[in-house]
Amino acid sequence: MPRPPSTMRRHILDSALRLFAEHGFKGASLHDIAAEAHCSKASLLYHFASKDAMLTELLTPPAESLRALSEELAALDGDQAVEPAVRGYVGLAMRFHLEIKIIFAELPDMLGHPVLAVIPRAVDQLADALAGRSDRPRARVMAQMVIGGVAVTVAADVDVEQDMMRAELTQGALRTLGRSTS
Amino acid sequence: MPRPPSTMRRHILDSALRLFAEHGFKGASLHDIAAEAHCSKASLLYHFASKDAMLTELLTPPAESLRALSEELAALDGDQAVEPAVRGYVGLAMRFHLEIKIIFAELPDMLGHPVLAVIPRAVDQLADALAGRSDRPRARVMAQMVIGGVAVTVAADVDVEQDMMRAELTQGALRTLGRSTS
DNA sequence: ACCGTAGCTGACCGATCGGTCAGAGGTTTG
DNA sequence: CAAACCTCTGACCGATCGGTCAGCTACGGT
Repeated sequence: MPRPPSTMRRHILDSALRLFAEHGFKGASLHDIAAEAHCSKASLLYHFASKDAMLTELLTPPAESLRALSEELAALDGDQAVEPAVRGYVGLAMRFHLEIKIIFAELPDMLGHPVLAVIPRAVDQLADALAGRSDRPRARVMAQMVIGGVAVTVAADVDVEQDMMRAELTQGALRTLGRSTS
Repeated sequence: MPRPPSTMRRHILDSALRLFAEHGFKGASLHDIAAEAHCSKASLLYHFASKDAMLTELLTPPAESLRALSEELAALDGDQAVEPAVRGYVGLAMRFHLEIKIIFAELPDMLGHPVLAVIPRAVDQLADALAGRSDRPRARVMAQMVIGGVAVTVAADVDVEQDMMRAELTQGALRTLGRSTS
């Protein structure tokens, strides 16, 4: 019973995202994804060149968004960058929370993945903006703490409304960085 | 050339910890661990009943410490619990940063592991203490953010001295929670 | 000198992994 | 109608996984 042509591919990708987020990239096998998508394992590899190609397609949008954000932030200096950095990062994290879950589930290996090659540099720039262009250890630890705290909180399934979550994450991050939250 | 009796077991465990922290539990094979420990794969399974038994032995101390901390915190109420919770959690995180790296590398599956069965309840109590016994969404988000931020920062290899790191993590966490850092 | 046992190993096992391939079935095109 | 094509599948493949097992070596007790 073949489905209409274009839907299956998207359907497979959705199933893969759900399973990757729940069990990690290694933890979700092609067999599992095929079962979730109600198709054969061979069908997965008809629509995608490899398991890795699925991951690449899933992680490209968040990686590109992060790269774009870090580029915008690079144009601002010092104090002006902090709040946009916080708001931008919180927004990204919430939009791509499932993709973040994948990355956290496989962090060590994942950072070697080509599609995430932009991350170290982008995160460095983000941390630089969060630290208000300061290179003191304190600022760097704080930036790391904000990046980690936001990512983990968003990846966890905390039962809080989205707007509330966004507001609290933003204010919490600014407080962590020592900025008053007017 | 057999080594003196008791050293090999500890040597294997050290190798396993290093590789698990670097590549995750699934990502590090018995073959890899054997190579790192300069012994045969069969030798690993002479000293340990299974790969899982190695993980259990590695994660038991941090799991037990977390349980003990949450028990101490349960005896304190409201405001009195916040600072001990912060200091206790930061201390644990720094002491067991490699073990935390393992858990982060495999978070989804890991939480189903028997030896980590204590974590959900202990983390709930820790979050409760961090939130000053408040059940408002804001306090819960902040607690999650602190727990995540500290864990990620410690698991990352930030090039900062240990005492500096501890002080900054503690003050940062208190700021995130909205406490003044005198 | 003999034996029992602890430490360790190479060879091997079944299971599962990601991936390949020839071809079935349906739709579109000439 | 037939040829070309897209979608999808069952059967199969080599590699790698965690784990087993018979047996080798060295040493301590008697």
